[in-house]
Parts: sequence; structure tokens; C-alpha cells
Amino acid sequence: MEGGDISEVSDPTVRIRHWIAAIPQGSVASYGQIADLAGLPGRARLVGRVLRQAGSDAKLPWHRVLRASGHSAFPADSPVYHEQMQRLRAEGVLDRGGRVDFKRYGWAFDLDAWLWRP
DNA sequence: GGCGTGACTATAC
DNA sequence: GGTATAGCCACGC
Repeated sequence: MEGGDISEVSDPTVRIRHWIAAIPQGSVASYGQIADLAGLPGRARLVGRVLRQAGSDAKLPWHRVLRASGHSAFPADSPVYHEQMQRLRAEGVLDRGGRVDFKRYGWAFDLDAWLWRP
């Protein structure tokens, strides 16, 4: 990935999109985690907003973003929910009763280690 | 400018 | 697991 100078981008939505795009295939991240990485702690709702506006933008792996609980942000009976789970399964991310285990599939990106690396 | 809404979260029972 | 509560803040009305 190339996140070296992204922290200097002023537009928060650009940073958010950057980090969402950086989620590796087969991994998932929470809204709060993306907000933290974008330098916007406590702004998880903004991440959701950006994602909603991106909407059909296939460039962003929106399906890899879940709630902190491991659940999808969508109602379990909605079409978009099923599409999300189908996309995740296609990457090897399995859910248990609609819940994804962050211990197993959570993106283990460590921002501190990244910032402090030599 | 006030107010409700929302692809959210941490904390406390 | 659930429910309640309090933060969060861009946006539309």
C-alpha cells in the first residue's frame, strides 16, 4: 500500500476513501477503525456517509466495512445485505449467524507501528 | 439557525 | 447476546 503522504490530504472524505480502498481482500474493518486511520477519531458516521455517497462506486470495497459488532450495517433481509455477504464469502470471509469474527478476519493494520517504522 | 436523521461507537446495566 | 444513553457531525428540511 502507499499511505505515506495521505495524512497530508486535507479533505477528510479523500482520506476515508483511501483507507477503505486499502483494506486487503479477505479482511474486514469497522467504520470506527477507518475513521481512526483517517485521523478522524469518533467520526465513524462520517465513514458511513462517505460510503453511502460513493454508492455504486465499484472502486471501493464497501463490503469489507462492517459495524464494530461484526454485523453488516444493513438489515439482514435487504438485498444489499445478501450481496455484501456473498462478496465476503467469495473472498473467504465467513460469517456465523450474520456476524463476522474480527479476531479472525479483522484488518490487523497497526497505525502506530506504521508511523514509527524506520 | 433549529431539529431530526443516520452504512456508527463506547460504556454501562 | 439486548437496551439505554451519550457522544459524534454532515445534511436536508
